Amino acid sequence: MATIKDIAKAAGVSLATVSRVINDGPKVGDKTRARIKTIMKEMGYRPNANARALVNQKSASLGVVIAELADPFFATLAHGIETIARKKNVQVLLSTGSIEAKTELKAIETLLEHRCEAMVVHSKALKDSVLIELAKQIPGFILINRYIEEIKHQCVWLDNIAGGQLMANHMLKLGHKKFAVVSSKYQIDDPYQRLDGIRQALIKAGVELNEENIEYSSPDQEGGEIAMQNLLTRGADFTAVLGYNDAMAAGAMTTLLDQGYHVPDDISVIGYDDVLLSRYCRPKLTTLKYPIEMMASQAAELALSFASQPNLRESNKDKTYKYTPTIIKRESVLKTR
Amino acid sequence: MATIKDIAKAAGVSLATVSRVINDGPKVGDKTRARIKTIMKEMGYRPNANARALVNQKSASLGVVIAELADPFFATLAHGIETIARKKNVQVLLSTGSIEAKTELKAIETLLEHRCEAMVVHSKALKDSVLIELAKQIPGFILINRYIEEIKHQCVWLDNIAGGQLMANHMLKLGHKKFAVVSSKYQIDDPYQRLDGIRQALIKAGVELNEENIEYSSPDQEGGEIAMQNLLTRGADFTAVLGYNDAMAAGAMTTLLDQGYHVPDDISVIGYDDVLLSRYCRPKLTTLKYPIEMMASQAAELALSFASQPNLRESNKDKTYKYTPTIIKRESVLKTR
DNA sequence: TTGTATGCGTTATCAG
DNA sequence: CTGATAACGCATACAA
Repeated sequence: MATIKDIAKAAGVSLATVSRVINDGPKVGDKTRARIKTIMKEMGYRPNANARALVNQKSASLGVVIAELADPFFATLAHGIETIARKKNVQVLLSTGSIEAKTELKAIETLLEHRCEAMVVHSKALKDSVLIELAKQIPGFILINRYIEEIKHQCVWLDNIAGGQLMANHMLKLGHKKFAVVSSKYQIDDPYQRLDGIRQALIKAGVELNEENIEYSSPDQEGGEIAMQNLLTRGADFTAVLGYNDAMAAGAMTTLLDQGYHVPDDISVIGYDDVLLSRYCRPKLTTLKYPIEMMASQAAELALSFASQPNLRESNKDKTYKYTPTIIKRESVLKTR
Repeated sequence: MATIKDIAKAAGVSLATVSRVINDGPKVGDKTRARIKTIMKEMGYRPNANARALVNQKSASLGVVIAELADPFFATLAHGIETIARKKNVQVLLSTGSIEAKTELKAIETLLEHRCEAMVVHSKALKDSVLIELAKQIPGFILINRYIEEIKHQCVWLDNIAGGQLMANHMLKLGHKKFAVVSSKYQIDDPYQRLDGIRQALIKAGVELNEENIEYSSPDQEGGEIAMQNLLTRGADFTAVLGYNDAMAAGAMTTLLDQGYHVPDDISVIGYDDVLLSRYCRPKLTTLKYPIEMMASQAAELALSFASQPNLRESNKDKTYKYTPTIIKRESVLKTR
């Protein structure tokens, strides 16, 4: 592959001159510039990003760490980031962490080896202390979907407690008094916080939430189905089902439907996230909108600008980037009769 | 960030020695090796991937070009690639092409600037000639979901004609004689080929497919809804609906249900792809399995091995990597009464 | 306006 | 077993 040197030789000029026209530097004669440009075209010259990164000490790239590309939620997240990256002309380096401390760390380290100084990472398994350390070292480090007080100015996150309250209150407002929760079995913050929010709202309303009416399972459709089967088998009594996410809610709904219940007439079901599936399933799922794409885009922009202007980050030390979910009313929730 | 030089200084040895322990090179004393290793740990040394790529003339990365991360189909594709990349310890560089010639080319060129010699690209908009040129230049260039005779040994693709035949034949076997097709309006090969397969099967069975019963729309749920609305408005007569993909089929189904038709009792609907949604929607969609994740994984492996052993590619010049879809029977298709 | 020289972090080829 | 040293492709301070 042609290098800057080859171009220089072909054009009968020095490396420096070629480098200048590549970078649109000043101080180059118009004729020389034009001539060199055509030669570059002819020879199919492509700047070597690695060499550039090496000499510039920065990489024009944006790292992304997410759990799993196959999960629609993360795909949307990645998409939000990718959109910004393309606009800013930076390459995205993608790594997956699969919600395991070891893998998440490895993913970040790989990114670090590529010297990408801007990255948005979704980490659930890594400890606060590790993340704080990383965040301090890496100028454009942005944590998405997690809040850590010490580095809150590098966190773009959703208020899950508010979310839990919101979904419970929505049901309460419609007259529901008997609740079941289909939660995630993973020991990470999100399910705790959402459950917390739910509990707070119910307590405030004076409604009891029997621990037996909370089922923990894998946060996917199958997990939702199983959880609902368990609830039903146990003879749990409820008219409102709160799902940890849309997949679980949809799964729970499937089981209910299969068992002859009517949704929403007999039982109302609400999801969380508002991924595509909530619009596809029948009845269409009432859910909470998790503005993940918007959040991801903001995270990407923050990462990029903090990386290029570290002082900008310091001057915003007391800021944080909090989002709140909103209710999307569709067909799976109804007033109690 | 600490460099190899810093380590050398701290350890009181030369660069060469440090480099050797980093690469597990031979000829280093055990004590020296151990000492250097601890020093590297202490100083938090991380090899600079850019410098490495520069001197090695290769990049330990895998480029991916797809249309849109937000599309579940592409997310699954990307996931298949990512799985292999992680196993082989290479970084994935992701770029999107959004089915536009210009953008697709730009995406590939960016990858090229990063000197990644292995890449799997999904291109629909670029011309054969351009792709052929690229494929010849780049050792590990693999084209996914597209077949080009001249570079067939670098193509991993699905037989869409066979797919079209398959879906039509499935309906025929169940007694259907009145067909409607909900196709994509994009001027790319896939819809043509699928339609071709459908036509071939119907002709062979002596069943007529009225051109008025083919509707072209955007290949998503909304497009499916609109297409079906048009069909219905026009008073088209059919008992079997063949969708371009699952999203369109689901959309068509939604409209049918909304209009009071029963699926599959009145009308049968079949999709294509077997993405998540086909299992979530109600009734569950009968569809064709597009083994995209498997294909993507194979593509990634091919790309990586061709990149590291170019001769291997040459010795397989007459091979190609063709896949055939299979029917996944679920709930949206029934025998005609 | 153009050219020369140096260094970015690493690997590899030599000597020692 | 270990150490100099020359690349790799590029940008830039400094000369001319």
